[in-house]
Amino acid sequence: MSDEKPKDNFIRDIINADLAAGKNGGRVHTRFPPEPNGYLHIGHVKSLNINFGLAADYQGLCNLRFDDTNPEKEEIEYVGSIKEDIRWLGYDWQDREYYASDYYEQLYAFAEILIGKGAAFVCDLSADEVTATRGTLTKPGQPSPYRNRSIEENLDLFRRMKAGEFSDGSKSLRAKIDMTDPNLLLRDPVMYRLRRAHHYRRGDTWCLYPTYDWAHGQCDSIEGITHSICSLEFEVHRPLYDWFLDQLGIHHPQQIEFARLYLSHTLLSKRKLLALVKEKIVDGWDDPRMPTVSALRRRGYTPSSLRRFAGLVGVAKVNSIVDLAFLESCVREELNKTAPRAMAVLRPLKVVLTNYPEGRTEELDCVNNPEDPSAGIRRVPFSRVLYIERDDFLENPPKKYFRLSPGHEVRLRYAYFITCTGVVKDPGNGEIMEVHCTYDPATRGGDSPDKRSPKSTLHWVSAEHAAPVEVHLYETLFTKRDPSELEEGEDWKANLNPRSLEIVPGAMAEPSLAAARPGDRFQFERLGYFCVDAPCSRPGAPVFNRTVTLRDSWANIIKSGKENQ
RNA sequence: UGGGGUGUCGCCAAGUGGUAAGGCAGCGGGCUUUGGACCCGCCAUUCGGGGGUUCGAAUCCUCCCGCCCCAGCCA
Repeated sequence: MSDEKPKDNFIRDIINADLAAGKNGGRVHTRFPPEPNGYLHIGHVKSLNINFGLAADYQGLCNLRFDDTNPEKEEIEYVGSIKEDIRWLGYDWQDREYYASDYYEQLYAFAEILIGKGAAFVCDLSADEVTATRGTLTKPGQPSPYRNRSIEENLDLFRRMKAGEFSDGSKSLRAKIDMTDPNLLLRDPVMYRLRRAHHYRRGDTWCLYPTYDWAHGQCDSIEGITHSICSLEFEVHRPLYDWFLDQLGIHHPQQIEFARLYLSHTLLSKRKLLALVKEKIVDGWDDPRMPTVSALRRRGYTPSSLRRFAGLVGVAKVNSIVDLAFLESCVREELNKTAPRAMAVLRPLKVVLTNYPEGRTEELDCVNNPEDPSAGIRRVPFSRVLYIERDDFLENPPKKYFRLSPGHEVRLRYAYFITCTGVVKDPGNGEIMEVHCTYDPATRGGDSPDKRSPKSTLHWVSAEHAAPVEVHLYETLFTKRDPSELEEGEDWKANLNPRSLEIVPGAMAEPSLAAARPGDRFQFERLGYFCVDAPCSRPGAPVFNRTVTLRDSWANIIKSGKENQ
């Protein structure tokens, strides 16, 4: 499945203008800069798609750079998962895998240059004191009493900071900009903090670490990035990044900010997703209910459907929440064309064909994919006792119900027409135990010589041949479209959906499904798309995750209360 | 509140002074051995609101309103 041709957007407009003006010698070089402090999620796919997409469309390059400036939150596990997810999505950074932590020496040298220019100083204020003197949105800040130390003293102190002479938090390096600037980020921001923390890549060689604000722009510059694309919240940081670059007089990438993606009925905050994992509210970063790439993969989403989604949602500067339905329509569209069909009954109801010979079995031809003739045909066993979906039988149906009910005829897909002649109930609770039907031998394969055609076709499975399988059904993780919409006093977990996972234990599938392998995708006819779960399945005992349901117009009729009109 | 952004259909989103694309959702119909898929049709006289400029404005000016971001030694 090829991706759509790119739509124009405001970022492309800027790049086109830059190219027309001959900037950067006609080069386009972007980068994807994750912090290895969590797994990638669907929001990152949008960023990936923009950065790698731009590079591809303009014959440019896109680097992968881990922005690892905070040793306390970063782990090697996350580096691995991020690389795996990017590769799986189909983006290629070739050999350009970089780490901010590899630039620590260079950044340190840059800092000394700033100190040498009198543009940075060592400050002895504590973190709390810095906060207290920063001022507020409306009131200017107070200059640090250490602001006017000599260049020599600053240099000496800074080198001793690096050498480990001072305790954590006792000193910081700050840019000397303007404590009265209405943009708080320009009020002498901290560039380095003392922190004796083990870094997952640099070990214990450093005790002072650059802040993201100090590191990011220079890292982009070092890599020769032309267009540094980031999300909206960094818009107010841009003047700071520009200031650093101008002070240093080095290559100046252009930062462009876009609105990050939000998806309805879920959360895309790494902090909160981590909390769901840590508190075991979900089974891990790849729990199929999560919005992470690894979860979506496990759930059955394809790389191309995610890329297509990312391309289709567009790029703008307005914060917005995209409907989950849109993501779902992207997978459905692809899986409809590619997923082999199969029959599985989630909640079996026994059907006995009273006029079908006992002990007889026939193999019926079933089309593997009506959208793809090359997918061919398979044979599925049929016999006297079958299972159909409990939902497909109603003793007293509403007017618009076309499925099986007493006296009515339906078609069993690729099999026969059957007519319901009676039901057997549990004498105790009145529950329907089995349905009795007669079949019409003249309709073998599902066609009738007299051209009559039932209004409904049901999927089925031969009881004797059925493979018991486990099926996992998912609903949204949160009940509200915007889970952050909270009532007074509620915390962010208030809108968690208690029914987000339903394990269906007694499902019965056509025999071939017992051999399904992890990652295999199917359309269970009339139900939806399912993918064999990798962690939960065992050979011969597949567990099927429902990726997404089929569109269901009957459900709409029920929802709108029109089933009797 | 000071500063920085931003408001076009239920949800995304084109549009850059010439008379409101497209997708998703929804609704009607056709077709159908998946109430699926597919096909056809409908779905903003109006662009946050008020003034103004203009032959002509979502696009320009102006005032007002809403929403988002910034007071981490997080990113």
